[in-house]
Amino acid sequence: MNSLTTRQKKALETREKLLKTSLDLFNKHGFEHVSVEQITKACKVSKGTFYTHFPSKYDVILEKFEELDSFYSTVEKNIDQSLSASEKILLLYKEQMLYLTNVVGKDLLRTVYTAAMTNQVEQNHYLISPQRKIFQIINTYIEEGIQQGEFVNDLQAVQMQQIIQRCMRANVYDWLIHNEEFDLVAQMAHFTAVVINGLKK
Amino acid sequence: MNSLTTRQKKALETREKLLKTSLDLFNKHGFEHVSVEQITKACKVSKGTFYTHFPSKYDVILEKFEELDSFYSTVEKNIDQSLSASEKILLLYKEQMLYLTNVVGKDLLRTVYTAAMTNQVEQNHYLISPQRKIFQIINTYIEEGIQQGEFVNDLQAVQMQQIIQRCMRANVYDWLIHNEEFDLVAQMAHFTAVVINGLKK
DNA sequence: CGCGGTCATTGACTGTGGTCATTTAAATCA
DNA sequence: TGATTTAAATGACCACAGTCAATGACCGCG
Repeated sequence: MNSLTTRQKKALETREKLLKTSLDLFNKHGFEHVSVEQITKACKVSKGTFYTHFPSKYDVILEKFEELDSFYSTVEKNIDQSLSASEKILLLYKEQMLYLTNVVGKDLLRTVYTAAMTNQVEQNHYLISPQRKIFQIINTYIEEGIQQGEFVNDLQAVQMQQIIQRCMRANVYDWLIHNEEFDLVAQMAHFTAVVINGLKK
Repeated sequence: MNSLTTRQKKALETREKLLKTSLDLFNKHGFEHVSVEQITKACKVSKGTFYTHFPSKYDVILEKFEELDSFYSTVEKNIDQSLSASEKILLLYKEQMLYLTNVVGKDLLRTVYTAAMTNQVEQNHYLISPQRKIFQIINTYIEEGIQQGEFVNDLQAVQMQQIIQRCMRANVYDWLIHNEEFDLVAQMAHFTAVVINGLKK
């Protein structure tokens, strides 16, 4: 059953404590205003320990984002299968934007969007990783739409997927650089509708 | 004529030297690999001096971007006025992407795109400033297109402008987070064509 | 001319992310 | 059980962006 040694269990405990404390503090004071030392002091470990568990301060946040996937799975199940591909995409994006706005928040997202640009080569990062559940869902919708003749057929599915995904980042990024007075849910719906319209026959 | 005092002239000289040296060093070693101390040492001034002339290391770069405007003006003049609004927009963006790829480069752009997210409130920053020449040009094209019935008319010009501008950032951002194998000029043309198509009657 | 005020300049200092040689103690082996 | 290996934990340390009180050269006014 539990094949972990005492040492590994201890280490995992430390890791979990660091993770939880980090996210709590980020939530309370904002990512930029929390130092790694604050985190480690709150956990009563040394600074170096933080870095044996996480490659950088940013990476802690990625952990948080993985839980998004379970959220997307739930959303997908609640989408009426009889809708057209376009409608499904719009609905999924709408739910995602609501989640980003209300649960995740600008602060954490900003961090991820920044890290994606600066965190060197590091293979394919979260933001464009094909492993992300949301992309897998979007991709099936697109293939569905192509098969049913909903979209133009002079484009490969892959290219269409790229465009639809880029669409998402476009709106999130613009949300992040606008100070307030930017309704992510509305802008996303609006923009995506135009793009999908441009992809239709 | 020259209403500057000796002191002001000296200061301006220092500023220019810092600016030129910074950009040279950024070009040679990359923004992240040049420290402010390196710059000031090369200019034989103290570190503090740098900060009397520039609010931050990032801001030096914005200076460089202002010269983009003169470039856009030139491009605009060379665009055949008889083309449709869509064609003009595509052409302008194409020229811009060529310039960004070949002259400006990922390094400086990355910095601007990062700063736009992190540099606090600071009113409206460069990336979305309506003062930017390119936006002014794009906006006239869009108004033209609307008047000539090229685009749908259920949208305000302002909203259309937002969409077309967001389109640009979308592609640049995606270029920045993809490691190579991303042709900015091609992707931009492709994506923008879809969006414009979606805006047409 | 000289004097009070201005402002470019200085560099020591702070805060922070991240590193690494060393320590500590659990795991494994003989 | 004792000796050896392994890996988690430590904290002094580094590099670097940015700050600020102090300095003194220059300005312009009387």
